[in-house]
Amino acid sequence: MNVGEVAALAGITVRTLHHYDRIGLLSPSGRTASGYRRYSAPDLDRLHQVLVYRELGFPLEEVAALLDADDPAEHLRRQHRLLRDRLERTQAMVAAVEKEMEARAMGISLTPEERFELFGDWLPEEYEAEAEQRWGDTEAWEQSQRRTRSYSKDDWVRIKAEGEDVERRFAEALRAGVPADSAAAMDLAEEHRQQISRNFYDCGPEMHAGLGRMYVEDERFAAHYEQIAPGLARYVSTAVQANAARQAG
Amino acid sequence: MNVGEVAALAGITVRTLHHYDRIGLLSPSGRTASGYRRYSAPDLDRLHQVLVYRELGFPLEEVAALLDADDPAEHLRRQHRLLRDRLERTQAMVAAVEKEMEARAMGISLTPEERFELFGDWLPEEYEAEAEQRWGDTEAWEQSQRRTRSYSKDDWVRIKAEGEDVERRFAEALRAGVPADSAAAMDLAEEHRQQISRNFYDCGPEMHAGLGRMYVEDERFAAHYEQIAPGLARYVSTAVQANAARQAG
DNA sequence: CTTGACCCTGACGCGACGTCAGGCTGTGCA
DNA sequence: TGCACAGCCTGACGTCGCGTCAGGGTCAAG
Repeated sequence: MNVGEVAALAGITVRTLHHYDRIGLLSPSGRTASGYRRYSAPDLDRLHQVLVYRELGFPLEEVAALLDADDPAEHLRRQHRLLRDRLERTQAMVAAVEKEMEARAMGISLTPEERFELFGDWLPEEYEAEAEQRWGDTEAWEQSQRRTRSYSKDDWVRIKAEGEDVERRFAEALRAGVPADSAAAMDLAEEHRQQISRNFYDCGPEMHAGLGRMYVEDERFAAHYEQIAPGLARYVSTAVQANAARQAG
Repeated sequence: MNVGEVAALAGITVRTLHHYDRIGLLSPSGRTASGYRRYSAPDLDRLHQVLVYRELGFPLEEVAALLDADDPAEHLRRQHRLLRDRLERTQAMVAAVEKEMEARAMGISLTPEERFELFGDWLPEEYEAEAEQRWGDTEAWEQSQRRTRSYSKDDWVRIKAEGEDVERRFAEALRAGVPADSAAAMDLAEEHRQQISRNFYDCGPEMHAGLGRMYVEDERFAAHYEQIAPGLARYVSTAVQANAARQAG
């Protein structure tokens, strides 16, 4: 195969193949009399490995070293491991974004530490308390609120009232002994979900279930509900997850 | 906060912050009398957005444009969408690596098209047939086999015999009417899994279940089993997945 | 035998920093 | 009070992984 064909097949540019040839990462196994690069099946094989490692963020020099040192089975194992790591990290980032969405929707402020948790390899706690004190105060938070909203004041009042209404009815149901997995509680949960979708972001049942889990696992969110009524965090969480299961089923 | 503190918190270098300041992507909201950069809470907020977009592969200039144009809710929605895309892609890559592992273990050759499927935005079929003809021949494959193995010839013979033994016993069980989700069939599946783990790569129950699904979904693997006995692909697939469920439960 | 698509080799440019160099600042402690 | 030493500053040059011409040969179709 010629450069152009290989490039099209692999979704890269001809220039990239030239580059890989120049730096000795992937030299085609043959040339025509007129100097055209000719790529063989093993060359494509190697290119494939290169692209996987590249996507995983390895510098090309290191890729060359790896490919020249280890056997194919080892590459597959390593790539598998690295990809699973990446999967985990991406899942964590998705979860973090969803948490942030929910925090905004509920008017809870996350600390910088919480936000940066995914980046940088975790810091000593010494720092934590100090920064919490410095940045966790309400002034910065209120300012941030003002800055971040595009809703008008009236919208905002209405949205808050809607949210508190559902929370109140959740609390009533809890007090009245209505089971959290009853149809009535699930209906409330569904209303909660649609409210979020309307006012903040598109929240499908699956994502809603994730939020439900967070309501008990994350102390900030738990505190928000516990403050309204003891046991409400778990109650809402159960109702939301039961509703999600109902939607799925 | 000073540069060093922010850098430590966010898991980046001081130089990176200098760079972001220089290009106007993130300028600290204040300076001390002596010229030290001082970062405020909103600055950290912006930095966080920058890092997420950066991780998602956006050029910094575009990040600046996005951050100056849209409101926070829009960023969260966009980031959520992009992260979910990335999740899907990573899952596809994991699946591809597992498929490749299994192909090697079973002695099946994947075409370059299959391997590059994840890269480059899918090609016209015109190409497909031609390349298949060029690269799908057994000569290149055998050569690749010789190149890629680090096992000795004797090892290789033994491993192949082991594999064929289990396949034969699967076929016998099928012929004898042993249900695919019976304990006996699951035991065979478990033996199969351990064989793969010993001889090729570490194959946990979850991964094994994935392979099981592939045995019927991918025509190449299906053909391998159907050639031994009709209905064997589905039979093995079911047994493998039942065994994985048993292990998990 | 020409036209147009494809290939070649330099060579320079660029984005996102890394890495000094040379000098000022802030603080713990002797 | 002085000073050692960590931390901050601003250039300025280097690096990696290509993108993007420029200038010129190649090849299949008509």
